Amino acid sequence: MTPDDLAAAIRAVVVAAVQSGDLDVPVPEAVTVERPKNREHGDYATNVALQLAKPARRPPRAVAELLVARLREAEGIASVDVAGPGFLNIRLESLGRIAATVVQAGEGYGRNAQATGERINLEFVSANPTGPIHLGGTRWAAVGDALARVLRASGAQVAREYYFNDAGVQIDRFAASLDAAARDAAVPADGYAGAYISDIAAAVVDARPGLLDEPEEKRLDAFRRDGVELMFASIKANLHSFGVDFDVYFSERTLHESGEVTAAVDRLKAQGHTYEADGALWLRTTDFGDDKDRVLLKSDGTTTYFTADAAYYLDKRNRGFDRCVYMLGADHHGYVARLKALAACAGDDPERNIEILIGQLVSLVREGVPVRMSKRAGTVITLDDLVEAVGVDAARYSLVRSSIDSTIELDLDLLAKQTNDNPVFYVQYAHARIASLLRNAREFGVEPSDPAEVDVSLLTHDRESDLLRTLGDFPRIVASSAELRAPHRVARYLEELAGTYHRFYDACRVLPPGLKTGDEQAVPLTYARLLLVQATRVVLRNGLGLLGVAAPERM
RNA sequence: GCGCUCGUAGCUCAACGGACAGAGCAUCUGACUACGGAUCAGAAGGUUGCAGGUUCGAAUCCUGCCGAGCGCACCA
Repeated sequence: MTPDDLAAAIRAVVVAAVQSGDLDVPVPEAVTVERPKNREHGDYATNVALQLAKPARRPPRAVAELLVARLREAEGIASVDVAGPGFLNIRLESLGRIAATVVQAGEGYGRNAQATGERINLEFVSANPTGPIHLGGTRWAAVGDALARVLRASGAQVAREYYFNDAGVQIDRFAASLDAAARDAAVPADGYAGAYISDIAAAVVDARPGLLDEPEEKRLDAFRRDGVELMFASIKANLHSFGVDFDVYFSERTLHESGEVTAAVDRLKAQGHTYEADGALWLRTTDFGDDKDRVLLKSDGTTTYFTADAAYYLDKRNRGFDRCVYMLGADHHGYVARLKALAACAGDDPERNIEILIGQLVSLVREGVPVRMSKRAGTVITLDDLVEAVGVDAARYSLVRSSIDSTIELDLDLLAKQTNDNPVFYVQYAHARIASLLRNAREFGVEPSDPAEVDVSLLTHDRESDLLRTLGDFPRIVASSAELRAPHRVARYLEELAGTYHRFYDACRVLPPGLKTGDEQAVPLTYARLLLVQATRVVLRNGLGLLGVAAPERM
């Protein structure tokens, strides 16, 4: 019996109690089954009685007692006890079947129906093509990509989208900076500096001999066009080597060129959400919770970044997404209200159609002292810098294992020296150890057998039960991770699973010691444990896959 | 000044309103003629910033205060 089966069984018992008139409550849609931390509290526990107590207007323990007898009769359940304020602690007759279920499902184990049918546009990173991706953007790359994978595993259709601003003032500054670098002139005011600027400038000039003899306007034009292209190609390449590829790279410029920006303004105007003041056209976002209205058309008639945002949102919705998720850094939290207002102006439900995830920033520490990231001081850390220091796996993992609500402090010296303290290696080591064990088994002539024919009832050791229960948790971990937009839960789960496996491995010999010399033969327990080990490998691999981290055969 | 977010072990961080707040690192004590010791067993470490409130139950929800980060453009 798997946890899902158990939850269904418990719900059936509640339904029966309601139908027989013993319990006067609305039937709950779903029943939560949790795994108690304390093993004395059984294999699984449920708090339904506590939750039903209020609507039933009876003490929680009385409700619990009412359910116990029925539940004890359910198939596969060994015992049920009422504990504490009214928890039902449940022991199952055999957990072993979980191992077979996992191995049979293979790559599909962990898939669930939590977000079935949802069409989600997930926008993240979206850094402007005026420089390399910094630490902050790197965090969203790791988290956003993992979230996309987790949502897909939960049945959603997800488009990973990168919106880049290739029009406007900062692109002009970028072009001017390239031009200055190419002519060995000083960095212009509000310009960009750094080795990458000289590199790109040189590349543009190389491709266009004689460019520097052209008038300024022509030079800037070339730097604008070619420079952005080169910069963006470099960003894409960095992300790709980081294991992150977007389904859509959306250019702001195309919104202007296609007339969508104008159309969006007209639409908002026609809907009566706008007004004119001081020669500018304003959107009344305060009607929908924003703290001030926003300018759509400046008094000189040009648009703002926000105008493009309005058009962009409509474009996403026109492409058929029923939910637009934005991942923004905490320095952009001021956008939440105005973006929600945009959705409301479009006639959408700001609670359902648009979702804005605000993630805290990554800060740097060197020898315990905060380091202010500054271009001038040369302390800007890029995606590439981080990968170079610790590798893709450790970088992605350390960025994805924390809740986005937490600021992450990365100690550069620690990263450079003691990379082994990264929990990713603990998880990967468990996987490599399993791979090694399975290699040994094969070498000694023991092939894993058909899961359906293994006697899983032999898996009765405490460490085996712990491992089975943990394996059984995975689908619900993936589901809750998707529902809560919290991929770090997968990482934390994998750490727990790796620990549980290591403890199992320490306590339970899988291959008989004399197998190598031929003094001993594989017995039924050998095959049962091999199946358990295989199942663990499946979950470790699937879980690491959700995080975009490798599951190595050897380390 | 206003707003958003966050204060949890020495450090970095967990904990969909549930049982005794947990891991890793660091510290201390043990386990290697090894199915991979990048492991395991154990010890120590907490008034969950402070004070109230809500309820069967609060790190979690509400209010106030203290502290930190980040925002508050006809910039992007």
